[in-house]
Order: sequence, then structure tokens, then C-alpha cells
Amino acid sequence: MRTTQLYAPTLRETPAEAEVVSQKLMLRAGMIRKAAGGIYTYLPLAWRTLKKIEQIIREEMDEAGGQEISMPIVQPSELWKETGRWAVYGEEMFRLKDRHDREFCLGPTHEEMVTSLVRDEVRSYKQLPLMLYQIQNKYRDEIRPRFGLMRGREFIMQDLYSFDKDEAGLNVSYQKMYDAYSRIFTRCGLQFRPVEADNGAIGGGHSHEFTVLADAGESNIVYCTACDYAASDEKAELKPVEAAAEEMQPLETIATPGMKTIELVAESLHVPFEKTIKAVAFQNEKDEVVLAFVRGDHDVNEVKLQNLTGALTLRMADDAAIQAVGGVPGFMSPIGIKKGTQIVVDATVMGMYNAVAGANAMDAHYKNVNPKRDFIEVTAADIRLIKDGDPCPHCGAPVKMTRGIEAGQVFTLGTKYTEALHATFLDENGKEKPLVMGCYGIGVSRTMAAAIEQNNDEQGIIWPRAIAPFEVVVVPVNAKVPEQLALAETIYAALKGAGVDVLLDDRKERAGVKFKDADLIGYPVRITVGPKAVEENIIEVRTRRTGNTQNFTPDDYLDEVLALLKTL
RNA sequence: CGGGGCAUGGCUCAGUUUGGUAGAGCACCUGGCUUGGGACCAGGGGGUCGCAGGUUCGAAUCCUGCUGCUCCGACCA
Repeated sequence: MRTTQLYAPTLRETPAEAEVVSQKLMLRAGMIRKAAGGIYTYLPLAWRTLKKIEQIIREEMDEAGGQEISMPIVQPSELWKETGRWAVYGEEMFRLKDRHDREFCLGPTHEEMVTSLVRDEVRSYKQLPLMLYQIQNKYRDEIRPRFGLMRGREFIMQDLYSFDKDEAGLNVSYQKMYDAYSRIFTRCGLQFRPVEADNGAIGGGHSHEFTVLADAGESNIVYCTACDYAASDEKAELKPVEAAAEEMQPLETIATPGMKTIELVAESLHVPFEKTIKAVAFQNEKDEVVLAFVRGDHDVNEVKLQNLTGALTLRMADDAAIQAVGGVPGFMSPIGIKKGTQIVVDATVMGMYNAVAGANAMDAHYKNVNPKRDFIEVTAADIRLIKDGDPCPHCGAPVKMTRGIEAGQVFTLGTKYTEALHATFLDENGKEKPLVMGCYGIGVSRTMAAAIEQNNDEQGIIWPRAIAPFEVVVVPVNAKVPEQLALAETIYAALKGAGVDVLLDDRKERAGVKFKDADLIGYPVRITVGPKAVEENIIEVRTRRTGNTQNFTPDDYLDEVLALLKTL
């Protein structure tokens, strides 16, 4: 490929809309252009990278026993109504009607589609296990699309669905996918971590997220400094902390005018955070109030609370709702709340003695609160959000937190969808059973963005070789000098002949322009052909990541470049 | 959904307060000159100032409505 033939309009200035590094760089490098909020056109450079990522995925999926198919983007509402998700999915689903007024959606995912496909054709355990996958556009009408390709409304996803005859088979399929995903991200040259994850709305059994480590990431993960435990912060479990036992003092009301935050209370009463109890009020999708209580220095893990209470969604409760159940916003405690209200107290709180909590009265708190004695009709459970330094649930060593981008996730689904859609088979005994299902997804376009988030500097992108749009760019310093262009052509042809994905920057631009563009787009290797090359037979090979330049001769540069590429 | 902000040539923005015939830089075209890190000189093309109303002799500028984009808001109990 030659730059004069390549549609890659680079920008010197960053468009105002760009928020995150990957988005800025992809816009500037001429890789993407925005069509609407969260919807982008992929230009040739981006498309090449996406195809490379997809190719790696295809190879690993096929190796693991997957078969590629392509399912419709436009999906009829009937199937979604069968599983109940037509209602559950809510406004996140793009919906449309055809001319006959029949309802469709743009597929946000394909469980329904693939299950209906399989239920009509799979009759016998002899046809199992079965793994089908596709790489395809997905549509989710996000409330607030942002961060470029990281949270788009249209995005490319690889999704595989496994069907087994039993749990044991599912576990084998799950492990195969887990391993395949690990290989995929490794081959893409990314630093990542598989972490235990919450299943979320998709339901089912256990799950892992594949998180690409990057500070710009939206998800927090924790990992143990001693053992191999790693989990998303939403998932990470915590054992209750038992405070040192004290004699329980009688409950006492104290005036705390205007002290609506736990910080104010702790400070003015000279009580450590560890002796305070914080209240957080939520409302679920049915507008029922759910009250959560954690220690003053802890935070509520909404996902845990959601799973525990069976809520589909949780949001902050408004004051009126809190008052309706007998709570006083800013001064709340489980004591004196209307009967029948859902009250969840973190297990650690239950182990506290003589603590400070709201008094459920304006401008007042209780002293000497002893949850074991004073909290009645509450649910005690782990609802706390893990933080840096907390003990690992496996070995107790302190955990560390880091940020990452969720690029892939694997789930066991069990029979949730196959039962709803009556996808059954006959087992060895002729007995009808629902297929046991797993689903596995990689955000392909998001992986590209994640790769950039993880690999960039002030000058631009630094592609890992495996997913770079081109592996090498050959730059004649002055394309108007025939000798330089001729030598560049020779090198270009030689690399191409050796199977290297190479670009020749044959534009009649000044050298600086071509260098800047090369750095911005981030080709792993640049070969500069200038006067030195023509007159002294020196071929300069520059590594984008390190900025190091090595000089080779026309005889040995080819082998050296091939060897260098293997390390990038 | 609630609250801000923005909308002027392909991009980044000025001009709006105080109405008076639309600007800069970059990009683009032509010529010259230049070619190892986003040159320079000269000439040139390109804008219904988001849309629709209104006020006015006159509106990018003031008023009303709409649309689009964008940012913030989900641990405050």
C-alpha cells in the first residue's frame, strides 16, 4: 500500500468533541469519523486493525471448536417477548416497526436468535456440544454514549454461544473459551487480566471479565498481592470485620444540628469513622425503598445489593420516598423505620459496638448503637464495596485496585434461555432436557480503543505489531529525489515479498510531515530512506515504541527487520 | 431524566456584551521557493452564522420556540 492511495486524513488539531486519548488519536490519525453520538465510520486504517483483531479471534474460536455464522441484526420482537426481555431491556434497545407495523429491534445481543436457531435443529445429545459464533454489529441505545469507541451505540462484537448436554459439558466449554480468550488478548499484544465478575442482567452462573489494564478504564478491578485472586470491584467479596468486643452501653440521643454527612458527624463528635454507621437509600424499579447501611468509612456495592434484593435496577431514593417509610434524610438509621421496608445492613456493621448512627429524627444521632441488639428485622449481608488494601477473600493478604477496560466477558447461562424458548434435546436415556448454555463476548471495536488507551505517548499511537494497521512504514525523506524514491521502492518490495504488511509513504511532503504522521498513526517500525541511505548505504530502522534507531546495510536489514518485528 | 455549556468555511476558534454588508490560523487550489521532525512568499476558492418565527430601516449579534452536540449529576444520608 502507498500513502498516496490511502484514505487516512490526519488532523493536526484535536476535534473538540474528543474526550479520551483513544478517541482523540483515532480521529487525528484519520481512523474514524463520527456519524452520530456513539456511531462511527471506520476508515481504512481502523478497518485494517479491526480485521486483524477479528482474524486472531477467528483463528482461536475455530481452534476451540467454534463455527462461524452470521445472524440478523434486525430481529423480530416475538422471540424477545418469549424470554421476557422485550420488556426488561427497556430503552436501551433500538426498536423499529416495518411497514406492516410489526415490531423489530436492532440486536443488542443474540441469545434469543441463536437459541431459536438451535432449538429447531438440535434434537439429540449426539449433536452436542455445539459452539456457534459470529462477529457482527451490535446496537445499544446507551443513555450517554461517550469515550468514542469505548461506549458506542453501534459497536462490533464477537459473540459465541455454547450448547451442552449438562453442567459438566458446559464447564468444559467455558474453560475452552476462557483459554481461547486469554490467547486472543495475549496475541493482540495487550496487558490484561481475567477477573471474577458479576453476571449482571444476563443471569446465569459464574463469569469472568477480561480487562485490559488502562487508567482510562471504566471498571475497577482488585487483585491479591499474595495469591492469584482477581475480581471486578462489583464482584469482590468481603468477609465481615468483627470489631473488638465492648460492653454494650445504653442507647442515647445526641443533638447534631445540620450534620447531614457522616464526615461532619464523625469530626464534631470526635468519633472515628470505624465507629459510625452510614445510611444510603435506594429505590428499585417498583419504587420500593431499599435502605442500606455500611460502616462510615465503607461504601455500598450496588450490584451486591441489587442481587441480594432481587431488584432489577436501583437508584438513589428521593426524600419523599425516604420519609414515606419513616426515614429522615441525613439522619437515618434502621431504628424506627416502617415495618416491611427492606433494610440491608452490611455484615461488618453487625459486628460493631457502641457506634454512632442517625436517630431518624431531624438534627439528631444515636450514640451507643449496638446493631446486634438494636437492629431488628434487618437483613445482614456483605453489601460493601471493596477498596484498596482490603483483605483478599481467599487468603487475607491486602488487595490492590487498578483500572481497566472490560474488553471481553464469559458467562455460564445454564438453562435460562433454553427453558424460556423450549430448546430441548433427548439425552442418552431418551429423556427431554433443556440445552445447557454459555455465552462469550469480545468487544472488537472496544478492544481496538483499549489497545490505544494502553499504548500511546504524546506523539500518538504505539501499535502492538499484531494489530497495527501496517507493520512497517517506509519513508523516503524527499520523494522528489529519484534515487531516494527508487531505493524506498526496492525496500518496500523486499519487505512485501517477505510477507511484511508494509506501507510506502510516497507523498511529496516534507520529511517532518511524514514523520509526524508516522508517529501519530503509530506504525511499529519506520524505515527512513534519506541521503545517508543513497550515498552511504545506511538503512535506518526506527522502533516507534522506544524511539531507538538502528542502522543496517542493504544486505542485512531485511532479516533484522523481520527479527525486530517478532519482538514488537 | 435534572442542571449547565455550545452551535460561525473541512478543523480549531474570534466576532454576540454595545445590531450597521463575516474574520484569523490550519486545511484546500495555482505559481514560486523549499525538503532529516507539521516551512516560506504571492495569488485564489469556499460560510443560507444549527432550524423556524419575531423585533428593527438593518440581526451572527436582541426576543421566542425547536433541533443537534457536549459536559456535569448515581455514596448525600
